[in-house]
Amino acid sequence: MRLTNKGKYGINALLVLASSQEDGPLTLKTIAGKAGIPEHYLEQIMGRLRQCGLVASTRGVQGGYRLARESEKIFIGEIVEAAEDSVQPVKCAAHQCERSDSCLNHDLWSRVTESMLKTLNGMSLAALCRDAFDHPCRGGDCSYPAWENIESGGV
Amino acid sequence: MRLTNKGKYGINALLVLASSQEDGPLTLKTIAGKAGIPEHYLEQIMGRLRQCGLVASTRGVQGGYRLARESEKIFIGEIVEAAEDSVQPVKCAAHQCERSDSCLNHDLWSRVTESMLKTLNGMSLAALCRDAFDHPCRGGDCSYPAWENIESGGV
DNA sequence: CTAATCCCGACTATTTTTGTAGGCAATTGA
DNA sequence: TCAATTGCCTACAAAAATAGTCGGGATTAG
Repeated sequence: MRLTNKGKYGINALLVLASSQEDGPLTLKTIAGKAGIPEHYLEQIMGRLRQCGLVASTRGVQGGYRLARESEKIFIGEIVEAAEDSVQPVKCAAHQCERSDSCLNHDLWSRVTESMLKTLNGMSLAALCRDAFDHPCRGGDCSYPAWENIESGGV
Repeated sequence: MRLTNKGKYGINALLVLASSQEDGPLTLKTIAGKAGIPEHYLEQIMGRLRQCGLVASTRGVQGGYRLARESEKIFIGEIVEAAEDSVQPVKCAAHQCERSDSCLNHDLWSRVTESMLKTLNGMSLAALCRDAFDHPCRGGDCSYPAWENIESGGV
């Protein structure tokens, strides 16, 4: 029941993007460098984020990634769901339950998933980004990147 | 962000216990058999549940496990927390955050943990047990045991 | 004393997560 | 058109976490 690096890296990468929206697309290398993420690993994660419509990319010279929407309209739950395979603690094979619509257990875990997502989607990338600039937290398991490497930019 | 077998097994084992409270303690073997859990693995899990005060055990001939409290007063979140190491998706090293009390990220994940626990602790073992008897769900990843092996008993 | 039973620690196997490598595809600009 | 840059994709390898096994010790009823 823990957030893996994929999720943390996803959030951190998007924080980097959110903090420099105006400078045109950022390359994988730049993002990885600023957030302290292994470049090729981040690549895989960016692929997921792209497929989920959170970032857009352009290839070739001067290409890179940018947010697909304003950071005000991207929510943390979306990022986590995109980067991790899912947020659901239990994947109940609903079709195998004869009456999953009235199964308390099924119901319980659905509610758990919902409540997690509701909390996570209650915060926008923009809000987290603003706070991150005030608060260069880098100890422990916090998912804030090493903000000293990130220049301040638009939010 | 998923519930592991430890958690599922913990719940299922306690469901078995809850369903036969009056028959005296049940042996590991019995519980494992009824819930379809490898005996020695369950032993480890029961150890955790015991240390967290959810079950009590007696050794020797005619020993076994029983619930430490009525099943009405045992909640699913407690079981999951005891069986898994924790429910927290992120273990932020709060002491390393210079101002973790006003760190949005820290805050966000605390709220996630809280909301999960609130949901999980909103259901008692007794309630789940009653439903489980009505609903022998056994497909997929549902954490209900194979109820056909469990004789009906008190709840 | 002996059999049943829980307790405990060490070990192994399996799965998941994390990370690496390398080649292909697209774009830009000379 | 060609070369450099950059994202895209698949396969592989390493590390960590989870799942499960084993064997011996401690406790208790009869």
